[in-house]
Amino acid sequence: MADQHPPRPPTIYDVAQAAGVAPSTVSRAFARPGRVNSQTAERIRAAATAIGYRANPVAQALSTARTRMIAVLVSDLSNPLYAELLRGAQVAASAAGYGVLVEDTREDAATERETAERILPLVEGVLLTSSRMSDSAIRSIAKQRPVVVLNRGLTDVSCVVADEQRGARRAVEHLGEAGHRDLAYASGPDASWTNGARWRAFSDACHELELTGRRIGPFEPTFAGGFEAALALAGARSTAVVAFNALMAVGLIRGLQQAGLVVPDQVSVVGFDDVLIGQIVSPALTTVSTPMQSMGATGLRNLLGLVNGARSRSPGPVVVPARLVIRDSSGPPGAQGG
Amino acid sequence: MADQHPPRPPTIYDVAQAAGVAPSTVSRAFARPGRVNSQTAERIRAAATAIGYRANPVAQALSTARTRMIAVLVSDLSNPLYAELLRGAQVAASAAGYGVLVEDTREDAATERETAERILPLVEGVLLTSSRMSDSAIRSIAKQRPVVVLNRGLTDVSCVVADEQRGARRAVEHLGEAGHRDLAYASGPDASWTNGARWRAFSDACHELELTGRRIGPFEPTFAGGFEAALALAGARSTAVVAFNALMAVGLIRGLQQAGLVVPDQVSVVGFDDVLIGQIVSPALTTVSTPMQSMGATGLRNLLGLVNGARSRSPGPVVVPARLVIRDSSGPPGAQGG
DNA sequence: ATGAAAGCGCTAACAT
DNA sequence: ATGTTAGCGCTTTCAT
Repeated sequence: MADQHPPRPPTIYDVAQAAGVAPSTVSRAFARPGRVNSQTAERIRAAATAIGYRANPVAQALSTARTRMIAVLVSDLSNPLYAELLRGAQVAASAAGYGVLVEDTREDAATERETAERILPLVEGVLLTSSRMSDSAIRSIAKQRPVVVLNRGLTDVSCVVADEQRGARRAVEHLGEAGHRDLAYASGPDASWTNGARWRAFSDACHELELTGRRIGPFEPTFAGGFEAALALAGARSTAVVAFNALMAVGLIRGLQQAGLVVPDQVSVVGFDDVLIGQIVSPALTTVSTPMQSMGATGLRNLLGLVNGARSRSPGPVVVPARLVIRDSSGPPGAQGG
Repeated sequence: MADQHPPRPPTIYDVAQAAGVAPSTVSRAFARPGRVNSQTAERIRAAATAIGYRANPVAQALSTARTRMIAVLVSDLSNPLYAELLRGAQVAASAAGYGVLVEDTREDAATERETAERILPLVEGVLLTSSRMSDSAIRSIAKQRPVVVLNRGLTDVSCVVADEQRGARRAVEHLGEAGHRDLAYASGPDASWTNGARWRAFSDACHELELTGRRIGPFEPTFAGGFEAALALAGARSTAVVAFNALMAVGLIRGLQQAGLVVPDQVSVVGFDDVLIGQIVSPALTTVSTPMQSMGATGLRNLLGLVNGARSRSPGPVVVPARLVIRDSSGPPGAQGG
């Protein structure tokens, strides 16, 4: 025999009928378990499972004006760092009963903006993990829905950033203690907020510790960019270099090795971000580890806070800790160094 | 002055009033542009933009029973391979006007199943990118909503897999042409469908080309697992090894080097999956590249096909091509080899 | 071509 | 504690 008509999923009306109560009572039994007689509630639950009832989230959303969904915008999902952020955010959302709508904005500010506007009516809040939009574009989104921005400081909008300040400081201290006096910072893209923060923190730390801190670049934030930086470094007298990110740091190590230099004996290399490749490269990379997953999670929880009516807390960004992971690419400057 | 009451977003009723027509006409003007007088349509559009109207997707979904959302389940977002799949899927969905609801199922079959069931009422279809569920669990989901499974063959459910057959074949051919006669396959997890497919294809190719094809393992599908495989390989007489995935291949290279062997002069190494680390490691990894993004995109498009009433096409899985990328970790067996 | 009205499944006053 | 009754914003017959 063929099936009946496509079986429409059961509704509260079906449950109500089966349990001999009014639909609203069924609704209450699920939404406000306290406000219904426990006997009745039991009967309702039984009826519901018997006929396979499951609440229709769309109808709930329409009725309550709460979709229980958050949009997470990522500029490039194939970048493992952003994937980690997304993961942290997704898990945190799920724990709070929220769904995550991802959008890969392909590194393009216009795409990002359109995407945000398009998706806005469907979500209760927006998490921007690596926004390429202007500050004003972000503020304009934030006017329509709660927004939390990751990896970028910005007034009037809730932000979460890693403690670049302390991370860079620890890197410089580590290098200074090892005996380096002349450090270089291999810069990433000028447009990157993170790059600016890292360079400033690096520079400040060098001043305080009375070390020379020069800057080279900017370079592409890639392996190739790091490789290029290694060439640029040949001219400088620095015995240690801090790279904008791990990929560049790995490129630097390889570039230096190619030039016949030994890492860390002749040049020490420190990176930012703890990615797998830094652990596998030889020598293994000393790096400032910024906890991407917990940033994603923190950002999402703050966002849910805003969604649920919390006033945005501190005036400044929320800061998650960064720490230095010391491996084998850094050490005391050797005899041939400098 | 303070703002008025929280400004409720404009509805078709507001637009209708502003344009002097009935709400249903406004609805038509947007949904079925042909079925309304172009003059009127123009007036409606003008009014809509003037008051900033935007359709409420929740109401549309409730009314039409189409949410225009797809669930994508991933077992581990921090795995770059899955992140790539997700990216391909997301972009394809977006192009079709669909949203993607991601869920990281944390490598756990039970979590995955619960997640799927929970999210089912909200989506029109489900894309399983790396399912840990049993075949029967998958079929049970597929009974409720259209499902497409990636990276796994399975009857009665629409699947997309890479051409492991041809990929492994090319790898073996390449090694055979270079002069290797005794090859090893470093196996990944027994539970992995992909691992089985790769081993079978490897084994078949070896038979056809009259080469010895042994199997070692299973190992963890990680750098450490590959490293371990290098030790196991010491006992065998193979001069070339094909690893289950790129991470293992890189671990193998390192393990072999550690043991004083030169890659590829003494042992050739070939991997599967083209990830950044394979390009950076030295020697750069020869590998079978499976196009993750296009797999994600293909899977999603097929899923939308099913959603829109297409009968699932061929009986077998859809196959996307794989190709061999020859780099520096493979070559002719050297004098000391074997 | 357009309007009127019912209904999608649920929630939330308001009654009782 | 439970039932009655309006909506939420849109789509979709069915009239006109």
